[in-house]
Amino acid sequence: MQERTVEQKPNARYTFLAMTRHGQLEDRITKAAEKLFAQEGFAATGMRAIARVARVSIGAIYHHFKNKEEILESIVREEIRRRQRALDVLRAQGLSLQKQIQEIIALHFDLLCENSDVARLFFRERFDPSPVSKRRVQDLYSDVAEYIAGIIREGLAKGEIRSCQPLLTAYTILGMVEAVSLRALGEDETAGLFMKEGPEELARSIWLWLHLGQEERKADA
Amino acid sequence: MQERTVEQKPNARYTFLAMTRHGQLEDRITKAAEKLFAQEGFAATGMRAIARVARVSIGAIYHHFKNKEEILESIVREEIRRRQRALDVLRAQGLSLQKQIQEIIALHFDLLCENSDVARLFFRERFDPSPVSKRRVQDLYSDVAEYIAGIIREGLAKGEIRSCQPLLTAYTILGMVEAVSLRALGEDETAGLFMKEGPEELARSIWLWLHLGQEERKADA
Amino acid sequence: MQERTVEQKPNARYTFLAMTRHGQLEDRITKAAEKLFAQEGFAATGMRAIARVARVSIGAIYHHFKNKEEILESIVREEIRRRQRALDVLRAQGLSLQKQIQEIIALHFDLLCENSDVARLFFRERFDPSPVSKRRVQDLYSDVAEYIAGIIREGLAKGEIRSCQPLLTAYTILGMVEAVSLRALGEDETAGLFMKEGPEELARSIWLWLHLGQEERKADA
Amino acid sequence: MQERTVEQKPNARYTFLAMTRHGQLEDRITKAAEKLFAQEGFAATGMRAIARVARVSIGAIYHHFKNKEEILESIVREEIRRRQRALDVLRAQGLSLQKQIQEIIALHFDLLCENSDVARLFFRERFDPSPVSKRRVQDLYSDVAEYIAGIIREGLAKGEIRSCQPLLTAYTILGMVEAVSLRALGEDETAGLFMKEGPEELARSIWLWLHLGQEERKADA
DNA sequence: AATGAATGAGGGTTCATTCAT
DNA sequence: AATGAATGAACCCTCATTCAT
Repeated sequence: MQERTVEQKPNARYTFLAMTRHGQLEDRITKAAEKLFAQEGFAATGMRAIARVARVSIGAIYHHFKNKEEILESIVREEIRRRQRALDVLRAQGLSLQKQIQEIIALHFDLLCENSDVARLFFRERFDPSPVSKRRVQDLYSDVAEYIAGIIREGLAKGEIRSCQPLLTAYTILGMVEAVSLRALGEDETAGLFMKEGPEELARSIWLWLHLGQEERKADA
Repeated sequence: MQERTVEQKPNARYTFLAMTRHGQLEDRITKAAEKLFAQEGFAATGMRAIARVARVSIGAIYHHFKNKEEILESIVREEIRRRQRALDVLRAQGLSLQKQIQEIIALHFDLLCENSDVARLFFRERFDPSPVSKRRVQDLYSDVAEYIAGIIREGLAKGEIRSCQPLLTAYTILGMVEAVSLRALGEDETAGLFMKEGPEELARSIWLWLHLGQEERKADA
Repeated sequence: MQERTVEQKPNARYTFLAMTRHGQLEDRITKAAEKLFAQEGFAATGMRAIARVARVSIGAIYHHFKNKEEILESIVREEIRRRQRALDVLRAQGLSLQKQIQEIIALHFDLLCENSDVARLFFRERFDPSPVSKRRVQDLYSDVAEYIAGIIREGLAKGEIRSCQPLLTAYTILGMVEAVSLRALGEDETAGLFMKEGPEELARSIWLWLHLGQEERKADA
Repeated sequence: MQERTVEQKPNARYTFLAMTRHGQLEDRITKAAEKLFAQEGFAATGMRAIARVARVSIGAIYHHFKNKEEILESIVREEIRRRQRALDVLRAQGLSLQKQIQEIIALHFDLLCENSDVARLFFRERFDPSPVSKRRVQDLYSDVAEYIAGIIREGLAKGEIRSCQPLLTAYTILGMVEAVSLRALGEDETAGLFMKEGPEELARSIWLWLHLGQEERKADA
């Protein structure tokens, strides 16, 4: 299950381990909440709405979750676990720096496609004031940023990457990926284009950016 | 604050035209709402809270605004007007492509510093479901993206910019800027660093990226 | 209003100062709550029921009271004020010990007749676990007991009352009065009898008890 | 604890016959409910709380009792049976009137000490609205009152007791005993004093009261 | 223009109770 | 006999909004 082959197919390569939740009812509730939280927002989503969408009684929800916040927390916890695991797998593969960047982007788009509700939820949770999950999501974000910064530092040491502020650059890269993928979540023509060409174009131009700057620097010197 | 000179100072150059609102009371309400919407979210902010923060009676709010949504709409409308105006000013200046990119980034950071409440509100509104303003904010975002894409297209035509998908690249640039500025809104050391060095570093490396890629391409060919 | 004449009429002599509450709506709510708390108990009384009985919207209740407990607290506070005031009046009159005992009993029955709901509520609050008012009511009860104990001590000093433990005897007297008045709250024949003859019979026999024991003691010696 | 001798010791003489309930589990439930009903009140006690305290599943409770009310009813029924039995024993002993009064008081205090939860529950049930048990408890109370009234009537016939309204006087006596024992349930110094000296002091002074009044009456005539 | 009392629908949550296992 | 997941009515309370003043 862990071993993965880096093939040509651009998407759907990081969708392993869907992590079945503990009960089917619990799963229905979580799925419904994901959808509604993503669509309407946490505060604007009512328990009754979750119950209706999940085709479950309100009481049943409270049988499985302490309160509304715990549903969100559960969703976030699970998704973060999945993402961290995917990152760990990626880290363990010993790919080249360029390949790693490429894979991080691919991973991002895969997760987006696989469960766009949670992906949108994560976009929002970074700015939302939900006391529970905001921190967790931001921490995950920091983690990914640190991972990328690490790659950049390694590239700097190896002379593969132009001089830059690693962490700031890492956030910059994350921003690029998110902006494109967020736009790709839309439903118009542009969104489709971004979803199809985004990963490759991003990978190419980001590496260009990191790598080529260095060439020029050399030339400058 | 009103008088402005386009000098070297990287920030605080696009803060002209704070646009006095119609009444003092109306202004108090709007400011309170900005703060609360940014902090707590639209759905989680109550009219009572707005009234309390604005030191105004609930009745007074309804005297000036039809309902809660209209307050948000008013805030968004006003802010969009300001931003569009700033863009128009920028467009009209006939700057070089590199300078235009640089100025767009500076504008973004200026707006952030001047009124971080509204800036945060805008971050969120792009994902939030408030039926009224979401569209408007997304349209503004598209506008800015199109503007940047226009610059890129011009650069492609002039041979100043390497080959790329203009709109996708525009979104990429917007994403970079947002990611860094969003991180700069934090309150730790890194945030301070990003706020100080972000605009310049971004402008420099984005231009490097757009421009130098082309050099290499030439070399490739 | 304060000056009172101790006439023959057995009841309704301590009903002065009904203490109009601040608003008529507030009053309706309080009256309804008194009735329901007395009939059904605090925990078993719903806000909807109070609203229905008071012919008031639920929102209106919360406009005047922070929560259900505050309604109870308000009722208890007001009633305790009335009772303390009545006690003060009684204390200030400089009556003979026998007369004071008699008047305390009369007062008790008057309050019972005037607003039996609150009276029943008070019976219950002494044992109920409502955190708010239980203490207050018990304190009032202690106050009355202390007052009676004071009378007894004075009687002991003057040699008008037989030797006894003053505070224990005071509680005993209170218990006698309450037991009879509680029974008088029923709706059968016995209740009517108790209501009519209770005050006098109690006053007579209590005094007999306090006073005559002393005679015998003398005889014993 | 089971073996009992009618000795001098003022307390703990009526604690025979704890009446083992039908099942161990049923017993645990009942004990838990007694405690919680006494502490929190019937309405405020949830089935979950009972199940938790009794270390029993909710289902198990419903296996043994039809519903929450039936638990209360069972507790009340059992306790009333015990008290009635104790009264029967007392009645059957052919004691002197004075001794009977003394024993009734002792019985009251014994029951209080043995199971103060149920005792407090009984205090409350007289005012509480639980449709089932309120009536039963009041009936028991009436029974005891009637028993005492019977003693008084007998005393009147024998000329041992002064002229009085028998039933009203019986309630008066019950009230005295309850007031003192209720106060003895507290946890302060006074409570300890009342618990220790209450029964004797009450028995002595009540008899004094009933008996000596008569002497004086004779003197009056 | 400005107030804040009043409304009642709807918020999250707990409840006693049922029932398949 | 015993479990605890599931139900949905009802709980207390807050909400955006109205309207008489």
